[in-house]
Amino acid sequence: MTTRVPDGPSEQLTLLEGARRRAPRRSVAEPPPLADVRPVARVAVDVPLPHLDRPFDYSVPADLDAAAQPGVRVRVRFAGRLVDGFLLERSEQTEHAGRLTRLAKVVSTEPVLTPAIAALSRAVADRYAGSIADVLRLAVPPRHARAEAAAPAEPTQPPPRPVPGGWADYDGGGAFLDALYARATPRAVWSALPGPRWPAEVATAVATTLAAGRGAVVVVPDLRDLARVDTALLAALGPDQHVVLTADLGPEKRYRRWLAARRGVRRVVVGTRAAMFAPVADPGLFVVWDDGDDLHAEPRAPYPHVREVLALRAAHESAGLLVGGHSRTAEGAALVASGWARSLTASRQRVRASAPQVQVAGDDDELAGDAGARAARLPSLAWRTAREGLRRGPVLVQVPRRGYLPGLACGECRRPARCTTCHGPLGTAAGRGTPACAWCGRPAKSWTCPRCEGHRLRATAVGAVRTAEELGRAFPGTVVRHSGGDTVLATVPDEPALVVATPGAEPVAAGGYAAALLLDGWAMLSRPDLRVDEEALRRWLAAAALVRPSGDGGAVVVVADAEIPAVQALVRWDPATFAERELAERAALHLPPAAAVASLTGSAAALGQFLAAAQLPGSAEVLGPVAVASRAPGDDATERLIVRVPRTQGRELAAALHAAAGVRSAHKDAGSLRVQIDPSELA
DNA sequence: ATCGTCATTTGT
DNA sequence: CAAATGACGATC
Repeated sequence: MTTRVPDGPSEQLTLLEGARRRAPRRSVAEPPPLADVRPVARVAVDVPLPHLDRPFDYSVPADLDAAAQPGVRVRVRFAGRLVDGFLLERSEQTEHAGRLTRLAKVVSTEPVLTPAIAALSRAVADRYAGSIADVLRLAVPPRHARAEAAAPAEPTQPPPRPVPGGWADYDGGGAFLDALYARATPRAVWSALPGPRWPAEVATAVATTLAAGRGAVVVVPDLRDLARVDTALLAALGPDQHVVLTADLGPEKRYRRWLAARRGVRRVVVGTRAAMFAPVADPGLFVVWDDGDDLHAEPRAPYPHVREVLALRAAHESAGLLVGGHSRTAEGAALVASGWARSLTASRQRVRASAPQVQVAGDDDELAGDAGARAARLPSLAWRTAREGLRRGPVLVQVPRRGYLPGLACGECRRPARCTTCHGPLGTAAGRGTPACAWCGRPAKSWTCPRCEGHRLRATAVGAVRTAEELGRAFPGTVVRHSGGDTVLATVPDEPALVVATPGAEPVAAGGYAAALLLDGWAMLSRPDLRVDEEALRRWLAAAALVRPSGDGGAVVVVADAEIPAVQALVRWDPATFAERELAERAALHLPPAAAVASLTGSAAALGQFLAAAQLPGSAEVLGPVAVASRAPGDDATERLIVRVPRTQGRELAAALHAAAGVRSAHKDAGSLRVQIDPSELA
């Protein structure tokens, strides 16, 4: 039903007040007129309540007619108070049966919410069972008036199409670039060759897109990768073509650069997670590098992931997508398996020519004869490889981060233990009692390891982490550098030195490392996380990719059980096949990404109400609840519930959860409750 | 937070 | 039986 626009009650109130103040005059003054055409403004109000997650209509006073354009920030009276909002569209009519309140104010005439980002934000909210207000807070940075007023720079001419460069090494690489240049929508999951060349390849893909007259967005996990891509883009595109966007720029710089993209002055945006929503005009390509890095998971509601957001954008905005990394996630493999994206890998010959030689040293192999090496618990092969490498250049030593890992593993083969019923991770609540599943809560009374048939369980705590000093003593007279924690080095000089780094903090050596040792593989492989194997391989490949090719003497030793598939994938340098296998395994166990999983955290009462209101898809499995550590001390006992459905029902699950959250918030039910779809950490 | 609606209580 | 009060729910 639609009605003509009546005038709102708020100005009548004002009139009454005015009349009372002046005199008991009976004459009713005309209210200021409304806009002649499209007098209705559809507004997304900034309230996070799920049951208010829809547009609200306001009338447009004539004096705001010109300023009240789609995309501008507005202030409106909502439920008695002034709230911020975005004007989504102007309309002739309203669906609303009652009277419309007038727009209180147009904050700025800058149309910050483009139609594309508005539609994307709705899609992201739907995907993650969240409210559009939460997504808009992530997608549109806070306004900064000075940045808005600054004179806009001139748009620049795009550079000519570059030569394919390194893309010729990938099967289908040339076709991918051709499709970008033809303004088509190529989608690829790319396993990059080892070495320092990937930023240049990203830059070539971006430059090709730009030459075709379209923009691009590139998202990398951290500032060190960002610096590399920034340098490569500058080389490929020249100055003034791209902007770098990060969350830590400060409000003015951040808004200024963001506006440069929105206004079409810059066609290319590169940045960390915050850049995933960047409003590039006519985008032709979205790139995410190293999508397995957990920095790509947004920690604020509704917890969207960069890869998923960029995939949605590619589909919505008819652009290409490039999901790249040295490794490959099961999610990447799923994009390929579904036929939506193609796999970009180099030939085996190319891989062999670029990769270092990788060897495995077992946990129980003989330790080196040298006293220092024995003290550092270095297997003989690892010690010899490092000593030999130190004659020719820097040697990288990757050691897992120190930390307590409250999980359980098989006492025989040390693989993480899973629930025999729902395949969730096993643990012991508060460190005592019977081991039980962390998802469904079933006690694991008689457990049998599916891999080695063992029956014993052991806690997976990483105690003894080797220190840089300890390792240094195994190589007397060698310079030891350390990167990790508070002191992360971006680069190290091209000279013999032992470079001890934690995963993710490995510096780049300009000429490549002569060798690398990947220590304590068992610790990497026994973390109580669903994605342990994928994550271990990702970290190993990232480190090994910094080592010279085997032809130049580059050698890697990983200390781990050689029979584990992730270790074999490293030796063969074949992340694509590993990811396929991982995907198949997860499908068999009903784990992501074959399943869509939601984690619901809150008080027992809140979870109960929520579940009662939720109309879950018929295929939904509800696991738990189990008690978890409360987020704030003094909170009510916190419980967690896992709900999973086959991936094909992911949309229905998200919709059902959002609707149930709406029922709860409309009832003003007590207790907070967090809904997370496909959480990055599922332990 | 504020306003309107509707049910219930209270005063005559 | 009308006016006053209060609980509730929507919020344009």
